[in-house]
This record gives sequence, C-alpha cells and structure tokens, in this order.
Amino acid sequence: MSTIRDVARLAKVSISTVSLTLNHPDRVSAETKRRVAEAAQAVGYSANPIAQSLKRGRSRLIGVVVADITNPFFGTLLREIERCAMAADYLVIVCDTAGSEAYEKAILGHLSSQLVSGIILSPCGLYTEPADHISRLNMPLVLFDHKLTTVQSDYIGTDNILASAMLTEHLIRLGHRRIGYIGGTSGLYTAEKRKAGFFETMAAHGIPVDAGLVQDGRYNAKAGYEAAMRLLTLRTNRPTAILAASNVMAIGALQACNDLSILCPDEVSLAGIDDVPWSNVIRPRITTAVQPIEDIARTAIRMLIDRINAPDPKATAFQDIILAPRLIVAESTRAFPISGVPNVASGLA
Amino acid sequence: MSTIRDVARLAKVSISTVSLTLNHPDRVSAETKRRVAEAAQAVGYSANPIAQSLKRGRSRLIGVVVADITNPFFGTLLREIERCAMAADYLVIVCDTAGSEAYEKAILGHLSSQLVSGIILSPCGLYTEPADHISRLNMPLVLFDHKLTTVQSDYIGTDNILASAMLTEHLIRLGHRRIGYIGGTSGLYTAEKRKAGFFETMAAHGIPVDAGLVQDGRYNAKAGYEAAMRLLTLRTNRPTAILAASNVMAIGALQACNDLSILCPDEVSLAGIDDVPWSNVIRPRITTAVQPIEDIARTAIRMLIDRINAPDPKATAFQDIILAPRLIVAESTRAFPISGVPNVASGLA
DNA sequence: GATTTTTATCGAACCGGTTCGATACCAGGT
DNA sequence: ACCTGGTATCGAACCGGTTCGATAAAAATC
Repeated sequence: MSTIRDVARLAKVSISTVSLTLNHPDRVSAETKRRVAEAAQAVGYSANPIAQSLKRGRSRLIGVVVADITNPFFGTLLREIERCAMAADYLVIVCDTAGSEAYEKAILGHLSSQLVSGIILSPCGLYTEPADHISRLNMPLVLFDHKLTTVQSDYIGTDNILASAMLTEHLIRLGHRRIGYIGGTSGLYTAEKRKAGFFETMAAHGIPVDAGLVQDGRYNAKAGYEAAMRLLTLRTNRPTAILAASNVMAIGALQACNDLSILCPDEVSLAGIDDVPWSNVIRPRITTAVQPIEDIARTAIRMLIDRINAPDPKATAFQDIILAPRLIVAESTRAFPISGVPNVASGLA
Repeated sequence: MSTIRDVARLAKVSISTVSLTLNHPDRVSAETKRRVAEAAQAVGYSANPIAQSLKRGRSRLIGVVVADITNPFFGTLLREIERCAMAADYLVIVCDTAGSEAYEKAILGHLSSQLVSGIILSPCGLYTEPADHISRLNMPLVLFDHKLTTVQSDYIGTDNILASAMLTEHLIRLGHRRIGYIGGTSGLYTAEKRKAGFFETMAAHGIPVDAGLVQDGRYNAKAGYEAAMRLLTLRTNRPTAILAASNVMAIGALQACNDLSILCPDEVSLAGIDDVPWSNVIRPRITTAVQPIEDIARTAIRMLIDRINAPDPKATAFQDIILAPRLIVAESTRAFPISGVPNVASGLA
C-alpha cells in the first residue's frame, strides 16, 4: 500500500502539505491541490485509518452490543445501524452477549479498551449486581430497548406501555372483556412496561382483571404455548381474547389454539407486541403493535455520533427518546360476541 | 488511559523492556517481570490496540460480510463466528450487503483499505460482471455458502447436492414417485446444486421427472407459495410430495396447502432444505436437511485465522471444506400410498 | 518603498506501541 | 588475567498519519 510519503514525493510537496490538502483543502492553493490529487490518484493512495486513529485519539469504529443476533428484531436493527454508520464513515463491530451478564461485561471491556469511539448497547437487563461495568464505561454510550435507571446515558426505545395499551384498547373496542395476558420475562424492563400498559388500559375502561387471566411467560414460543394452554383450558369462563407481550409468544399461543382445536380468531382473538418481523409467514396474520425498528436504529446512531462529536461528550445533556409503535390490525382479532359471517381468512390455524 | 511509558517510569525500566516483558516474557529476568507486572497493575495498563496495529501492520479485526443479517441463518452463523473470534482475541466487523453487488463492492473496499486483517464473505452471487472486486482483495479471505469459481480462496460450505439428495431419497423411500421440486433463485450457487441433487437422485432411482413438476422459485415465502399453488392445482396427477430448496419456500408451500385445504402430510408430503432455524414454530414441523451452522462458523474462522498467521498467506494452498447436512425427519412427510392411521400430529395445517 | 498582514508551505514533534542493534555485565574456559 | 559467549536491558528508529509553530513569499496598507 502506498503511504502519504509516496504522494508527497510524487507531488513534490511535503507530507504535511499532503495531509493539509486532504483534510483542509481550503487552506491550500489550487495548484497544490491539483498536484496532490493527481499524485494520490497515480499511486492509489488512501489514508491508513489505523494511523489516523492513533494520532486522532479515536477510531472510526463503533460497537453495537445486543443480546441475540439471531433474533430478526436485532438483525433488522443492526442492518440499519450499520448502513447509517457507513454513511457517516463509521464501521460497526457487532457483539452478541447471549443474554449473559458475564459475557456482557467481558465484551464491553474488550470494546472499550481504547478501540471503539462509542457503543450502542441493549443491556441484557437482569443484573445480579449494580451495572457498574456499564456506568464505568468512559465513552459515548447509547442504550436502547432496555432502559437502565442506574446509568446516565442517552436512551432510545419504543413506548412499551403504549404498545400494549393500543392492543388492549383494540380488543376492548371489539367487545372483549375477558382478556388474557401473557407476560414477558419478568424483571425485564420491556416486560414490566408492557404489562403496565395492559393493566392501565383495562382499569381506564373499568374492566376488572381476573388474576387467573394473567400469566407470566419468558419471551419465547414455548412459554407462550404453555401460558396459552393454561388460559384456554380454564374450567370456567376462558378468555375470549389473549394479548401476548411478544409475537414469539403469540405464535406459541396460536399453536396452543391449534392443538386444542380452538379456532383463531373465531373462538379466541390473539394479539401480540412485535419483536419479530416474520409473523407475516404465519396464518392467521397476527394483530400487532410494531416497533419502528428503522427509526430506532437511525436515532441510536445519530445520538451516538452527535455525542462523539460533541465538544465535551460527558457534559452534554442526556436525552431519552421514546418512539410510538404502530398498530397493525390483521386476521387474528375479531369482534366479540361474534356477529356476521365467519372470517374466511382464518388460514393456517 | 495509561501508556507503556507510565508503566516504564513506575517500574524503573525502559519502555522497550516493558514491551519485551509483555510480549516475550521468557526473555526477561524474573525480577523485571515482577516489577513490570506490578507497575502495569498499579496504573491499570492495557496496550493500545491501535498503536499495536499500526506497528504490526495489521489489526485484530476481521470483517464478515453477509447478504442479509436479518436472516436467522446468518444470525446464528455470525454469533458463532463472533464468539470464536473473540476467543482468539479478534473482534468482528459485520456488514450487510442487502444482496446488492454494488454494496458488496463498496463494503469490501471499505474493509480492505488496510483496516481488517481478514474477511469472511458470503458473496451475493449474482454478478453482472466478473467478481474482480473480490479477487483483487489482497488479504486473507474465506468464502462460504456461495462458492465462486473465479476466485482463488478458501471455501467452507454445506454439501448442497447431498442435502437435496437426502430429502429426495427420503421421499422416494416413503413410496413417493411424483415429487414436485421448488427451486431457489436461479443462478445462485446453492440453488443450482440443490436442484442437481434432486435430479441426480431421481435419476439414480430410475424415476423420470415430469417437467411440469419442477418450478423455479426465488428463495422467499411468496415464491414458495406461488410455486406450490401451481403444483397443487395441476389438472392431472398432482405431486404426492414436494421438495423445496429452502425452508422459507417450504413454509410458503405449506400455506398454499392450507389455502387449498390440502392436508399435509396426509395428502401431500413436504420437505425443505434448512436455511432458517425457526421452522420449529411452524406446524406440522417440516422435514429438513439442516446445515451444520455452528460447524461452518467455526471452520470459517479457523481457516481465516490460520491463513492470517501463515508465514506466507498468499502461497499457502487453498482448501475447500464441504460439510454434510443432517436429515431431520419431522411431521410433514409420510408414506405414500397412505397406509395406517392418519397422522395425529398434523398440527397447524 | 517600507511595513504589516495574509497566505502557502514546510520541518519537526507526536500518537503509543514494537523491534533491531548496541551495550554492559557476568560466568565459564583456558 | 584475558577472551568468549550468553543474558538482560536499553536507546533509537520506525509504523503512517496530524498538527503546531516557523518561515518565506505574496498581498495589502499607509
């Protein structure tokens, strides 16, 4: 590879002039600019980012740490983050913590040891001790999805309360009163918020929530299946609708319906909060509140780069940005009590 | 952050001795080793990887380029690659080409401009011109999934011919003779190989393949749906089994069955090659040939690191490693002609 | 025309490590 | 006592850029 010295030699100027030409073109004569450009072109020069990083004191790398890359929610997010980062001339180092606190610590340590200039992190969330490994990170940081109250940083996420509130409202307006709720992994930020949204909305409509209709799950299909099984096999007064805290669980619930030969949406309506965009291959399509993944990604990267470029990154005020989800009414929910023709689009279930 | 000079000062040795102690402990006296270790501990020293990269001429970063991060197949692969890389003290830069040739070029350019010390690449595969941008990459490179004959490099992949051969064999042994085939995106390496495996196995059993039973698809659920629709609505002699080149297409096909009220596996058997591990949330579970994703990941990273560390990376012989898929017989295939009780596990469909 | 200001370029120091060749010291051999 | 060989440590050069202060030349001011 050619270096700045090769360019300087060929253009018959000093290396500092070459650097000046490349970084501050306005401070150099037109003639020099031309000669340098020509020489650079001729030797195929492109600056060594490592040398630049060393001198400038920071790299053009950012770290993104998520709990599970294989989850398409994070996949979609990562793709968009990576796109925006590249547009801003940053590259993205992706790390997967597999939801483990220990891994998260190790990875953040690795990333922060002077390599990346900022980190976007979705904390794994269930900590046995205060998240000091995060607050001690002495670099620009943006949290998303899971919010940590103990850490001072920027945050971007979806309005989880609103997400479940929207779906609950939708079910209530369809005439449902006995609505079962399948919660996410308890202790997790999003799970608590989503559950709160459900209770708040029910309360706002003056509908009492039967304790037996609220099941705790674990944000996976199996837990969704089991919780739905319990709800759908209640001796008395089973729910006419079920709201799941995530779509993965909703798919599990759909399967429970199927195994019990309970038709969805004819006999029970089903809705879930979007974590995963592949619900569109499942029939019936599930009514969801989708998170604006791309917006989250764009906001996260923008906040991070803004902070990196801030004159005093640590002193600039921290922001919380909460985006609203979007309600998508699909085939898995319908009016209760049933009126009119059966739903022909019931599909796979 | 503390530098090597701080350590040297505190340990009362020269900076070269500190460096020597850290990199070649055997060439330093026990006493010095102790003093340096102590000083390093005291100031919380850890070497600046950027400075190391600059001096050593290469970084401890590797690039992984895939066509679609949101696909859980790549997600799973990435997670494993990243894990292994970190164990070997490398970090992973992930890039998504969105299947576009232009993006791929741009991204490879970015990565190769002296930043990463090696690249693992799944080429997008459909090139309008020779893949010079890949062969010109002057650095350790491992291709996977899609093989390029025009590029000299290591390669790791699944035996795609074997994958479809295994499934075809399975269907034939169940008694099927009229087997429909739904191909992947034509022109793609894996699609061609998988198709070949189907034809070869049919030929080996002396079963003629009706041209009308072979449909070309596009590696997505919609194409699978449409192709299956054509197959299942054939006026005469519709297939008793369908083999799809990917599971995403198989899911589309399953939906076609459902919309036509054709029971799977009672009326038609269905099998697909695994690209995506979430088929386990779909009922009936689809019989598949699964790729050994973790093995592919581990092999890819090992090959790459071996080549990076090779005394003369360009001269070392290139390897092709082809791993065998594993056949998983599930609920979507059954004997033909039907004998015995209907399959109670038919589930969602 | 002399002086000040502006503009263009350059040399040198620096970022934080690694490594080569030099030096100093000590033990062993004769 | 002298030379040899090995070991431990060090100084200095270097990786490839950026940037500050200095310098020289050109332009503006009086």
